[in-house]
Amino acid sequence: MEKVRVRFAPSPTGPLHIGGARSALFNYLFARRFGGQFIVRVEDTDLERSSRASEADILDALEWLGITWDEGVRVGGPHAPYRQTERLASYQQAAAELVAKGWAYRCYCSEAELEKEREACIAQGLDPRYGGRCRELTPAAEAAFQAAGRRPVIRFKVPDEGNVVVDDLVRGEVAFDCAGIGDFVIVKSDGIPTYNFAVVMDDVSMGITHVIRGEEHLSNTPRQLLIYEALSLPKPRFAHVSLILGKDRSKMSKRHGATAVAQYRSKGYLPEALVNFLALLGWSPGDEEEVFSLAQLSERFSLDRVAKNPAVFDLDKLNWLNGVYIRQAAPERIAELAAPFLVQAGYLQEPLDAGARAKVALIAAAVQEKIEYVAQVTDYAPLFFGEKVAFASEAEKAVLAGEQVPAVLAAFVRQVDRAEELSPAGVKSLLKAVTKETKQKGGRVFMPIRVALTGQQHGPDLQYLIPALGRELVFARVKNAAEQVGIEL
RNA sequence: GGCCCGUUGGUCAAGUGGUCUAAGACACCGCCCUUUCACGGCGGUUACAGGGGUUCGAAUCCCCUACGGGUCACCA
Repeated sequence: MEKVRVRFAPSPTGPLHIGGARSALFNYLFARRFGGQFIVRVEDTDLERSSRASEADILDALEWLGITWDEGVRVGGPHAPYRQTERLASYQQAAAELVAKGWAYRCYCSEAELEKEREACIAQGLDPRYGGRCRELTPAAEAAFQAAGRRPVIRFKVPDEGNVVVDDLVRGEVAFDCAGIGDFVIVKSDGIPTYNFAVVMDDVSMGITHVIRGEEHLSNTPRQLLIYEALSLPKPRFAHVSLILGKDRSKMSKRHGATAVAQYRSKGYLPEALVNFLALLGWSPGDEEEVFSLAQLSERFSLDRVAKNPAVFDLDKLNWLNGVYIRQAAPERIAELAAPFLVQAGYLQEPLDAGARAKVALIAAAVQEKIEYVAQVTDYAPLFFGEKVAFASEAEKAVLAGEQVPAVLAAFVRQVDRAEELSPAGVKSLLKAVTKETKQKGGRVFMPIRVALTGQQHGPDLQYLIPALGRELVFARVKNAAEQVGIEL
């Protein structure tokens, strides 16, 4: 079998979004699975909307996800350059050949004229399609247009009848009637090729064997197939993956929430969680496992398990999966990711000194079991900063009204004062000592301490909470809480 | 509107003519575990879009309808 070569070919008109990331992922996984090559090419022929900033965002997002490529922008390769605007010369010859063979022709219609034609079609209830007016221009007529300063586009001459069949790896054979396809532009009036043309030429010259892309391209495929045939070029296999939808089942867009990969990154999602989640959107392993690393996915991915139906993006499930990865992650990693959120929320100042770093590490340890994405650390931050205790409600004050509470708090303060260091393990035995000393059952000891420390009846384990607070804050909060409910210590 | 694709629980999905009184996961509910919450464990509610065929037998094959989506650019 010939060596698999696939590509992800984004147009740099915005950040990498969820759908694009999944397309890139599927290509990457397919290449890895079959020992092939994965190429990243930039389709920047839309000069108006393309930008280097978007290109950088897309490439950065791919790298962050761990989706690496063997050839392409940034890494180079034997088919460089990998930006279409840098490959312009290579399209000209093919376009000329198409014209010479009668497969394409110059069209001088202005935008206004085309618009008028379109409206006329719609008014008559016909398909709004180019009618082929310039198909048989005489040399004299062309000269006249040229003299008038009109710059032509080049259009592909679509046969009036016949079928084009797309043999799709996920959807099977899909037939399109040529009569339904108008003569489409392959080179714009400024000499830049359009997508449908450039994509064919590049896929051929880069030796692409499989084109795996979103379903929105399915109806473009017959146009591309026509070009392959006109030029007798070897065709790749096609696989069109269905779209990712928002909660209301329409195509995922901004009003559905975060659509850019970078947005998930900045909220503290882990790349391996996003990759895992995306892989499961439209593909399934077939068994009951569903937590997979990129490497594991690379061993299992195949196109025949890709679903035909579109999938709704379910944030709840992403959150759950991300939580799984956060719990598995090294605490230091979570601490490092958490620090910027605490700085941004004003709890800490850059640069972080050793004490601040240690505190962040303890906070991260305390919340790692609870959060679904790292930005949520700020939800818990008030628990760890400040001397004041704000009671969540009267119920919390009631907890401190228990008759055993003064003795418990006094014993607790004494134990903390006596402790050499407040490590999780140290705190655990210290709390045990309080229980012993006061002869109280667990809940009657731990809950008052928790409430005195945080004003709440739930939260992180005390063995993590107390070290993160540190001795000073522990004393201050206990004192503060005691005063508020009128307890003498 | 034309063409194309799709339709299993709220969501992701397994399922390719009998083993389907339809798997698993998320979410939800309940119970257990636990010094709280979370985690974890156990259990539960909820689905083959509708209608016609074909067949001894259909979630699985065919047709129609409905609904959803994509596409019809000098955007990709």
